[in-house]
Amino acid sequence: MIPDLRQFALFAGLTDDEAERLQRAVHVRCMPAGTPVFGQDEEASGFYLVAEGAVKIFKLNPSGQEQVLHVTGRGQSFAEAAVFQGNRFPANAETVEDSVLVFVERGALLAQLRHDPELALRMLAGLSMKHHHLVRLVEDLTLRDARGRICRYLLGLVPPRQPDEGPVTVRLPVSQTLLARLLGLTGETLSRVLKGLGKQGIIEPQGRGLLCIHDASALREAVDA
Amino acid sequence: MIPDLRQFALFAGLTDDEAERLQRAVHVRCMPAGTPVFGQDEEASGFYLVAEGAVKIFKLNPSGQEQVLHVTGRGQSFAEAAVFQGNRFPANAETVEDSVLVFVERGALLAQLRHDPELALRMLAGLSMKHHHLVRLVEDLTLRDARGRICRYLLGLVPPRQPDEGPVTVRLPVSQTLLARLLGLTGETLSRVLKGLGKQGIIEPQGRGLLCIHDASALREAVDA
DNA sequence: TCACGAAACTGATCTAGATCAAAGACGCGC
DNA sequence: GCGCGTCTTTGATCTAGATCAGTTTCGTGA
Repeated sequence: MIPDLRQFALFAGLTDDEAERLQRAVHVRCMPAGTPVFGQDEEASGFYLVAEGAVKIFKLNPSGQEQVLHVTGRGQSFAEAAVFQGNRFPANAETVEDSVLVFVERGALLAQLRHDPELALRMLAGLSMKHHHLVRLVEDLTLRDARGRICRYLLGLVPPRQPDEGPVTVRLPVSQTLLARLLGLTGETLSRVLKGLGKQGIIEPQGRGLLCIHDASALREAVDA
Repeated sequence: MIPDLRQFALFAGLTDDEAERLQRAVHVRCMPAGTPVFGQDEEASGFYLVAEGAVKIFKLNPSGQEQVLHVTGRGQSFAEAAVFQGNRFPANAETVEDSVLVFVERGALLAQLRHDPELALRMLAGLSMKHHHLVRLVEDLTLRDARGRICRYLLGLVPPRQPDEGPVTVRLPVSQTLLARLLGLTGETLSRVLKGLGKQGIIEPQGRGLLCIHDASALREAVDA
């Protein structure tokens, strides 16, 4: 019932022996949408892999306002940083879909890392990606207005195709409220901006979380306005 | 003239041989305050160590507004993330003091990492710290008002002493304008808030970048208000 | 099929902090 | 010591987006 660790890119390179050893330091947690995984400042004794579903990582302030830092999907990991530095989680985590999570104990991970430099390099790459993601988030939050952030997010949904043009239909992978929190906005503002983009013919809602992007180049302009 | 790499915590554990080999993949750059080190989107073929001075890492938007992400001081590294992911710098870097920087080539670093898991673990720890720093920055920017951010920053300057109390005099390690940019504020706002804190007797300016913190616990309250 | 609760939308108002403008203070080189 | 440029301070105004309040839409389960 424990999913093979090698199904995760991070651990794909493990030998049978290694996989088996690590497998023993692993717990599987099945949790419905909306379940807290851990809270800020809790003791961190390992990190998580998402086998199924999705998890949001977020901060709260005393008045209950929320800022989402990441939404981690299937095949990805979260809270690795807590393994290597400090031993408390710096943020909260909660499932946003019904999920299956794999918890990997710190000790076993460190043991494996100590004789598997390639794994270490993969972890460094993963952490660097998250770092980069956060840099972009800070950039968005301070140097771009609501419209710019939203347009950039939408652009990120367009699959990497030929240079430009041609309408694409994309699915918003998260609810609008969650997306707003991810972009440091309120749901109201997101709704208004989306409507504005629609009025300009840049995008067109298609119902049920789908929308058609008519003019990707207009989005691109709006991003670096 | 090339500083011994082992003076940096990151490389402290190197053997003579390893240090010597790595030493050959290193360039030293001496640069006066205000010199650009690299620009966003430039090709990244390695990372930097600060032997002397300080460097700010920052983002600009098209209208020239700046957000500082880190200020890296002596003994620390920057732009490591670019070594492991993508190969462009995701931000700009510029000295803020007269500085001596050591550039380490990616290839040599990767070679060393492949047979030195302890180094890899140190890099993972370093990257995790930066990650944590960015999480806190995002938290500040979206979940705290100007006063809260400033108070938290000031608290960070107080040396970790006995539980509480007793006035401390601290030195602002950067100019007020730079500090404002680091906290996502304007210089004007920073000035006004500082004045307000002074009026409440919480802090007291001592001239030339010095200030006395009279009431650390009041700062703490303001932080999680 | 209907009813309910959660999302999404809309409009009216409010506000923290930015922006603009100008005056002081400080440090530095001559 | 003097003059100049850079940083800091102060005041007046402006605005993007939050907040509040209400309505509409939609998906789900009975």
